[in-house]
Amino acid sequence: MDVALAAGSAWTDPACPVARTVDLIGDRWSLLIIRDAMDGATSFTEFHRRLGIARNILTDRLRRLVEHGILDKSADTDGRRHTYRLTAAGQDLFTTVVALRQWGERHAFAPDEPHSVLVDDRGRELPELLPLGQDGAPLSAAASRVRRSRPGE
Amino acid sequence: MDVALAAGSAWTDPACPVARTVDLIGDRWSLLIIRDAMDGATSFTEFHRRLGIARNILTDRLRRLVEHGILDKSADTDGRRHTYRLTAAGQDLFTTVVALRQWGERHAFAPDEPHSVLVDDRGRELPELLPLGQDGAPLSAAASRVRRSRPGE
DNA sequence: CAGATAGGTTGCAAAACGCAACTCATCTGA
DNA sequence: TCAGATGAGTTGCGTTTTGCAACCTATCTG
Repeated sequence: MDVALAAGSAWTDPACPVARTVDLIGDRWSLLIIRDAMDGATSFTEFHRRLGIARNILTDRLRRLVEHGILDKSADTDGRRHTYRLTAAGQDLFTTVVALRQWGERHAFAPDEPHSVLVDDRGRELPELLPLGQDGAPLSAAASRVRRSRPGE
Repeated sequence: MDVALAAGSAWTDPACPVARTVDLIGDRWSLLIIRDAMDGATSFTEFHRRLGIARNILTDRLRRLVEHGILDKSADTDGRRHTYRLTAAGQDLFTTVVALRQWGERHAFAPDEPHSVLVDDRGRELPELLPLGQDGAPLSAAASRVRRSRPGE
């Protein structure tokens, strides 16, 4: 991993972890590439087939994700295939993908509209992901606040 | 809320909740607007000041977020101010914002680099958000899979 | 009533995106 | 062995989206 952005660009909000994450994966395609990588996609062609993304854009996104330590690219023994795999940091985005998925299930579908479902290895749906406080009680945005970093902290 | 995209556009992947959520808020600014709304920002000027976003883009993003039922816009008694507030669906994005924040803290900062911290109303940091299985044990991407929706399901 | 403040809109240039066609290397079957 | 087929891109070009700066309009304040 390379805790930095491309040369010539700068963080939108350097002190905020939310903003840095958005700078790294907050575009139309990166999160969907990561979603498909978690679902077993490993090759350029497979990502292209699943996403219907323009090929030059896919090339660029895969390169960026590799640069930022989210995907790892390796040449197959095969000779013509390449294999993209999630790094540990990439796999750690699972929580984020689950959060996006659960919000979408709750708010982006009509009640009767079908959608894909994330299940564990025994086919059971996942419980709802919920931020908790130190005391174990659910925590809302209203009950939390951002403590800004001071220079020299 | 209006479970639909703007007229003329279509979902990137209609059956996937992750993709629908990304279609709604997966751009450079929407999530940061939501972050600041959770941190108390309510006016056009305040969002503009905090984010340094171009004014026409901010106008567009606020309009879209209102259209999609994430923000609510109301005229202040004051007469010149408008107030933007998170709807219930908007507040429900707290989990997603926390997931993005925690990933950023773990992977987008050098060990000694300072960053802002999300704390509860007593100033204590939040525990790590972690997807669990039905049995209560932590679940990884590798131990889960996507069950696709079949037409008519 | 002359600023200041809030919340925009408009025009124009730059960057990002999308499509289709082309390249190039390896593999596969006749 | 050589004519496709496959995988992984690259290139050109037109369309969209962004970003910046200037402008506009309504309300409030001294």
